[in-house]
Amino acid sequence: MAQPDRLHRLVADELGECCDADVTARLETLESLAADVPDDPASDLAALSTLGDDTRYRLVRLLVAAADELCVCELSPLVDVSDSAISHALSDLTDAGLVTRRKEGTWRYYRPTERADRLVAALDATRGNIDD
Amino acid sequence: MAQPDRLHRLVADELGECCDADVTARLETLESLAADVPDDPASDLAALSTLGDDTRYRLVRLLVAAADELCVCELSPLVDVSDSAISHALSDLTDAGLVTRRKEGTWRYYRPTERADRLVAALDATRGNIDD
DNA sequence: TGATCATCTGAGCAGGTGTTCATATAGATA
DNA sequence: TATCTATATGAACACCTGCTCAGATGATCA
Repeated sequence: MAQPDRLHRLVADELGECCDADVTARLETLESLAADVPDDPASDLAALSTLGDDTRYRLVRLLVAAADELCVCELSPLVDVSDSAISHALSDLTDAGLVTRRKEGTWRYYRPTERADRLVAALDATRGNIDD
Repeated sequence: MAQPDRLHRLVADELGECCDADVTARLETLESLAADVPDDPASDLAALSTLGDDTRYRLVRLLVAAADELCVCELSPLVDVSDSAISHALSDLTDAGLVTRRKEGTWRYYRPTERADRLVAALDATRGNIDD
């Protein structure tokens, strides 16, 4: 296990004294943190970055506010991009697991998933905090 | 208030019959949804898109897992990018309101904010759902 | 004071992203 | 079948983003 000099100095600073064993122990503690990070963060990253776009965020918020499914033609007057862009956005949101789709004739109804609901709720619960 | 033909047809489909007043009413309902979308989504978008990057997501997960503040030199061995990239990432996270910084001599300790905690919790609570 | 250290910042570049336009698909209707 | 209509898809383009490298900053210590 490599022992970066910098970490050695940090441990020395914090403990007053420091031997190699202390640094090794600290490194092991740190590496156990890495084990807590999900093995496959891809779906989390997709959810976050997909929702982190203006158009897609607005679509999801509208669906959450509706507390019901909405059709593309109902969303269209509420966002300022082409229908094509809306379709792309809803498709991306579906792939990211943030909305689900139901077909009814030629209409397509979209509804937010629990994941979308919870992310929006997390944001609402912490909006405007000065810090922490 | 413009009345898109498409919306008229949707309402007609759903209600069986439909007059202009029905379409106007539906449009008003839809526009009231828009009022529920936060006026200034910028901070939400910043939080989501900032966290939706591999490096920054990993840093935040490590900080959340630590349940304590960590120093740059402790994070460094746990991510595969240069110290400069880590510094950029932590700076972006700070700007996005996802971590806070404390100075101690030349060391900088970082800690996740409640917003970061809640977003991570929302993801953890909904990981692996097949749908909705 | 000058050297060293931890961290930050800015420039520059490769690769990724969101939009529109044109077109495809597929259900409904005549 | 021919033709709408609602939505989806692909290409192309302008714009944005994350990385590394080089150098700056500011604290600590000889």
